[in-house]
Amino acid sequence: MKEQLRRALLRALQSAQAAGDLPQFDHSALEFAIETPRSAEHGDLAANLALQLARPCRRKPRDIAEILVRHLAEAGGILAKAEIAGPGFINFFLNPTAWLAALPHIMGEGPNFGRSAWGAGRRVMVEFVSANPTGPLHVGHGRGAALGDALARLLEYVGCSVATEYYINDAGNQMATLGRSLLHRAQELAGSDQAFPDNHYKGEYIRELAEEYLKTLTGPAAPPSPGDQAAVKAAADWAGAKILDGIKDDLRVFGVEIDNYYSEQSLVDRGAVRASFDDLKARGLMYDNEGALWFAASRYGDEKDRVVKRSNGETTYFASDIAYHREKFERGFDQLIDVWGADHHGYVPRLKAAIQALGREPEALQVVLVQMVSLLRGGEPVAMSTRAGEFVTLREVVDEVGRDAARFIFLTRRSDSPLDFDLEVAKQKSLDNPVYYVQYAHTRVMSILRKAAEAGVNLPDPGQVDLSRLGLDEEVALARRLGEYPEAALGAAQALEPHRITYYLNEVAGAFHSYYNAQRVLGEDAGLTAARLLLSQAVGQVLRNGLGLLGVSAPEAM
RNA sequence: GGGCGGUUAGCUCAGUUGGAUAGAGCGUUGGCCUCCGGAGCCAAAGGCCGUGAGUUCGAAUCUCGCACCGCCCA
Repeated sequence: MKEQLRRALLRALQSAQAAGDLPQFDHSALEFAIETPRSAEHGDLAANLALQLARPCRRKPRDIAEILVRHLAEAGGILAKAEIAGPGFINFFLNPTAWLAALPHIMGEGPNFGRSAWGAGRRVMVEFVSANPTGPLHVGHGRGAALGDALARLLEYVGCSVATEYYINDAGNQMATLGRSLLHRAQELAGSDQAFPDNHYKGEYIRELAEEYLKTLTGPAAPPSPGDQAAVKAAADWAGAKILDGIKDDLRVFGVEIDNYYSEQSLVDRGAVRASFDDLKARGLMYDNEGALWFAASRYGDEKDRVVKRSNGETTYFASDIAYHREKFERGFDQLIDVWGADHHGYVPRLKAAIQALGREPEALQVVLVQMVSLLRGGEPVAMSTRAGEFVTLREVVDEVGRDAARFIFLTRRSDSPLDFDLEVAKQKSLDNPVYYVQYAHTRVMSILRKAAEAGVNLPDPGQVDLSRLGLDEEVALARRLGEYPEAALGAAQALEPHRITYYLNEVAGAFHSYYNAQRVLGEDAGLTAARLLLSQAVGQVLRNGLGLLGVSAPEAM
């Protein structure tokens, strides 16, 4: 719709110039907007073209607008009238059928309505969660998981080729700490009264794992000492694998399927870290200082250079990250998206520096930061302390409130805004709970369709419906809103902001609830019933498609 | 001390990439079931968009200063 008007306006501009009404100028850089005005008095759509032309034409915006409107040809019969208003806006009033035409189109496209080819040819990697396998996922990870998964779905929807990945930090110190924590607990269980070290993992899950681990051990000296390096390694490997299995299971229950789990250790073993060092050395971006190896990150906008290999020979996490992201590019991805906790934001400049050092544009890596989740119950904070190992796991939350509610609520805010997650609200079956509001609208549609079937009313053939029967303002407005869905999906994908879909769906649901309360769909008049059934079906279709983007179900009945 | 994010209705938050009279939910007040699911709807009240300047036809939106809040780094 907007595109049609845009083309019509550009033709009018050319025609005005050809007729000498407006001066010639280079309008290759011309940018103007066609938008929906806030107030209905200002028409269905409005263009600011004349305002933009004021400078190059050196004429008053209103005069230009008048000339443009005079040269405006009929744009395919959709235009009822065009007016000039305010400082020089051109307001377009469209024939209602222009909006209603969206309805048969939506039903024709079905599940594909809203898809686009914007991202065709782009290979995108979305990396998310990537929690260390030292404990179960907590609520904060859940938010990252919901976001990353929705982003992947969105990007695929708009034509990108998308892969998802979970990076496992299994090569560093935390794994050794995990191994020692496990062995300490194992020794306690075997009767030792040695104090548990303060900086180790204290969670109850470690104790449970230790119990299980003891059963796997055979031999006279079990359980081994936390001072035994080989034993620590073995314990860490065992516990890490166990915990990772648990994480995968948590994600599966949450409805998140990740294409690939990528091990940091495998990266090291394969020599990828060394290869990335060689690459950077060849570019003259590495140097030795005080026994350590440094990457010259400050040359690419980071505030200082960074150590990649310590004087004791250990490579840093950053070194692994450089190698990992380098590999992502080598595997053919040209757009990398990382979902991180906001507490890591200080890390962004150095990784972007690394990307550039490897010869990529800084924009080839986009980092989406996710703010904290505060868990509440009935308005009261739920105590959580990662340090003491006491936190509410994602699994517990999903078990209590359900997958749909958890996912939807995680996506009701922009990701860089902190989120209050109230367990009681998430369980409520009312308007307080946004997911029910949207799902309930879908259920109502389904209920109407069931009712129609019971009454022996056949669903209409979308192409045969007389759209002019939908004469109410609210019907046109609803159809119009539905027609905006592809634009909403594309905008959300481009901005990497799935919460826009949440808001959009809320608006559609609200418009439908309102309509439903005021008008009857099923009635005596067969033509009117058919038209309203089509409208209802289209609402259902759009709600299904949109909820699908969020990974939330669209139930037939609740 | 440097950096990042934030500041919009009593509360929680949107604001379509700079458009015309700033929106939604909760809460408050008052209405709506003979009716396709009331898990819903309608209406009212509620605002110096933190603050001071700048950019321009036009700023909640972009730039700079300042004030608070949160986080990261030293």
